[in-house]
Formats: sequence, structure tokens, C-alpha cells
Amino acid sequence: MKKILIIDDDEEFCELVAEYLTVEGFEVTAVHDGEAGLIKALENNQDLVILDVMLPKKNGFDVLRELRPNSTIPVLMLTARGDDIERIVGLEIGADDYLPKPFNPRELVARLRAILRRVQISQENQQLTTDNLKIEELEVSITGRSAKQNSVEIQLTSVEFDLLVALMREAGKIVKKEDLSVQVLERRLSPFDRSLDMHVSNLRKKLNNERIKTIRSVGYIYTL
Amino acid sequence: MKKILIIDDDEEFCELVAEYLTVEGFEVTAVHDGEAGLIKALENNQDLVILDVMLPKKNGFDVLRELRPNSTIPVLMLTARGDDIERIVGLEIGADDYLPKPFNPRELVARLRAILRRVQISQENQQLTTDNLKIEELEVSITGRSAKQNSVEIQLTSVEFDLLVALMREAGKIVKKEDLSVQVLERRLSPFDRSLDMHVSNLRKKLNNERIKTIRSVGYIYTL
DNA sequence: AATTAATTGTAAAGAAATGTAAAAATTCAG
DNA sequence: CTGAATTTTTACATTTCTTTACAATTAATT
Repeated sequence: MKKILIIDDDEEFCELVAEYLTVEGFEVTAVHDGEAGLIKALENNQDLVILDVMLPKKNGFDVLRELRPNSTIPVLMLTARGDDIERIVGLEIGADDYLPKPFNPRELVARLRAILRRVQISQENQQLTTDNLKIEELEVSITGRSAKQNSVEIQLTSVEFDLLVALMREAGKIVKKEDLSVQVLERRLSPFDRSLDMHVSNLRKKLNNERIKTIRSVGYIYTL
Repeated sequence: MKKILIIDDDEEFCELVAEYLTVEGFEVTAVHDGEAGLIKALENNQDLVILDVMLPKKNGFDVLRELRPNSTIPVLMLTARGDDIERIVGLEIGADDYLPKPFNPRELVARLRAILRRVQISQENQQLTTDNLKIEELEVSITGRSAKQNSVEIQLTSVEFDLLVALMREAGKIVKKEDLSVQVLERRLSPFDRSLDMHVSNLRKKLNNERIKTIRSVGYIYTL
């Protein structure tokens, strides 16, 4: 459930948008002036900000300018006039997208989803290049070839470690047995090769969580 | 074949439009007052609604306002006067497009196609990004491959889980057996293959609600 | 209405894949 | 080379999936 912060002084408008977004599966908070908005945005527990340009106390541009040095939270700007658009999308200001008022609520949702997806993908890419994988209580260091569960080291064999990494890299997605065999055991999977299953079994025993699930006749998945 | 519902009290006009749209490859139904229109639209088996503003019993705005909380079906509004336009496309009312009468039928078709294309894209995006399906007491996490009923986990086998997801993704719509077989069992449905029926049977037993209904000689539906 | 045909529901048997303990083979540090 | 650690294979229990068989239901036909 993604959390959206709306900063707009039109309370009726906020309510309308909030209602629509709630139906679409977002969690919405609204504040009605620039100062309060900046403070709330900096609290760092929101996923995205919808920011109106015309605001009391501190206008949208100023909010964004003060927000950016301390936060990378995605921002979608709302604007009434067309001539602000260049400033917004240009580098100068650093918003992620803009939408002129009035807009179709579906368009808003589509843009929110697009932004959130972009952010998600860039985070995943970051994961690929970084050394650490972390999902809930489990943390793995690739170069250190070590795994910690609730900050305590767990002893894994080499194959178990590679298997865990292969699964965690694709966490939430099904990984085929064939692929695991190639990645982890460095050989094609042959019909009665049970080695992989054994490693899964042993890994499950060591992790002692219910995260690794079986997809019969397909593979395994590390569930989120 | 996309299904279009026309809500307009001018029967002659409806017939004309229906004829034109049928030639263009749409399947058209027409009703002639607001109340009947609302009921038909909520049946959830249409792909798009063409809604006139001036209507007996319940006007177009009211129909849309009552429709929206329960349905995201795209709506194109027909209006005689230009001054409604802002209200229609603006946030307040939630229509997807509008067209002033009288219009060129080609223009109508172009707009219908545009709306349907937008919706399709946004649905695909949504499918890619949403992890949770929730219908009443039942909640499913795709990445977690788990299902909860009234917040308590229910143990489903891999096939049962995929089957439930396939049905819930199309909730309120009939899903053909052929499609289910391909999606869930990854094979074409052959004449005496009863496997799917067994899985439905087992899933029903586990869910213990009356939600999965049979559409004889077609498929199954997860009812809303 | 009675008969027939087609489809579905489901218990139960059979087939296939998975879980895992234990034995055998392999690897590797010293 | 030796011995422990790791990996693979084996063997059997368990689970999941498919097929079979028959009863129940629905639809079509006489």
C-alpha cells in the first residue's frame, strides 16, 4: 500500500482526490499549506508527494526547492497555468512529473503508478549493483559471502549461499529449477537430479522461516 | 469484441449509432433512461458506456455519480450544451471523455478506440505493479503466494493458488475453461481432461464460500 | 413427461513430483 | 595422504496432481 501526501490548499479538492485514490488502493494524507507540507514530506514515511504550485505560506516551487536537498521522494506537481510547465519538468526544479489542472482522475492515477514504477525499477537496479541484499530479517553480503538473520550470522555452505542469493535476487518471483541448476550448480538439470531439492531442503532447515515455497514442476520462490 | 452500452432516450438515435458501431466491430446494447442504464452498467459485463446528459428518470451526471463508487468502467459523455464540458472532464465528475452533440460518427469511433486503448494500457500497468488482490473477506498476495480469508491464512497448493488468482483477476467476469487450463495448468484443454474441475472442487472446499460459480459448458466465475 | 445426451461434482485410485534421512562420492585444507 | 566438510545419490515417505468412475445436474429431443 503506497502512501501519498497531497499538498493543496483546496480542502474540498483534496478530499475528492483522496477518495478516488483510496478506492484505487493508495493511502492518502492531505495538508493545506506549504510549510506543513514540507515538514510532513521530510518525515520520510511517504512514498510520493502531490504538490500544488499555488499554496499559502510557501509556494510549491519553494517547497520543492527546500525538500530536494534532503529527500529523493518522488514529486508530482499540479499547476493551473501552462507557463509553469517548462520550469517544472526542466532540470531547474526537480519534479518527477506534472499535471495541469483540471485533470481526469484516471490520468492522475496512471501518472502516479508510472512514477512509482520508475522509482521501483531504479531501486531494483541499484540492488543489482550493490553488494547487499536485504529482505525483512534476512541480510546477505555478496562479496562477504555471508548471511545474517536478525543480525546473527548463519553458517551456509557455498551452494546454499548461491542458492539463497539466486532466490533473493528474484524475490517474489518464481525461479525455474532449470535456471537454479545452471546458476547454482553450474550444470543443466537432468531428469532425476535431486541435488537441488536437497539443497533447498537444507537451506530451509537453516533459515527456519517459511519463505521458500515450492511451485510444483516449475521451481521455487522466495516469498515477500 | 468490445461491448458498448448506450444510455440515451432518443431511440432512433440509439439505433443509428448502434448500427454504425456494429459495422465497426462493436457489440452494442441500448437503454433509454437513467435508472435502467445505471443498473445495466453495474452488471459489469460491458466494456464502455456512452452516456447522454439529458435523460428521463435520472440524468447523466447522477448516473455517473452513482456508478463511480462501484465501477471503473470507462464512460464517454454526450452533451448538447458546451458549458457542461468543464464539469465532465474535470475531476468533479469522473468521465473519461465527452463529445458534444451532434457529432460525426467517425469521431465517436475514434474516441471510443482511444479510451479503450488507454484503459487497456493502464490495466496492464496495474497488473504489473499490483501485488494484492482483495475481494471482500479474501486477500491474496502474488509475491507472497499466500491467501488469507478473514485474515487467517489458508493453505493452497500451487495450482489452487494460480487458479484462484486467475479467477479473482477477472472477478465478476466469466473465465473460459480453455483459458484457465492454459493459464493454470500450462496446457491446452483436451476433451476429457477433468483436472481443472478437480482443482475447482478442491478450491471450493477450502474457501468454503459460494463464490466460485459454474457456467455450464463455458467456464467458471468468481462472483463479486 | 419421459428419454437421451452432455456436462459437472467429487471420491478414490494411480501417477508424478517433492521432502528428507542416510549412504556414497567428492572436494579440499593441512 | 587423511579426515572432515560438502555435495550428490539413493531410497522411501509424503504431497500434489491427474485420471477414472460413477452419481447428480442440466439441456435437448422424442
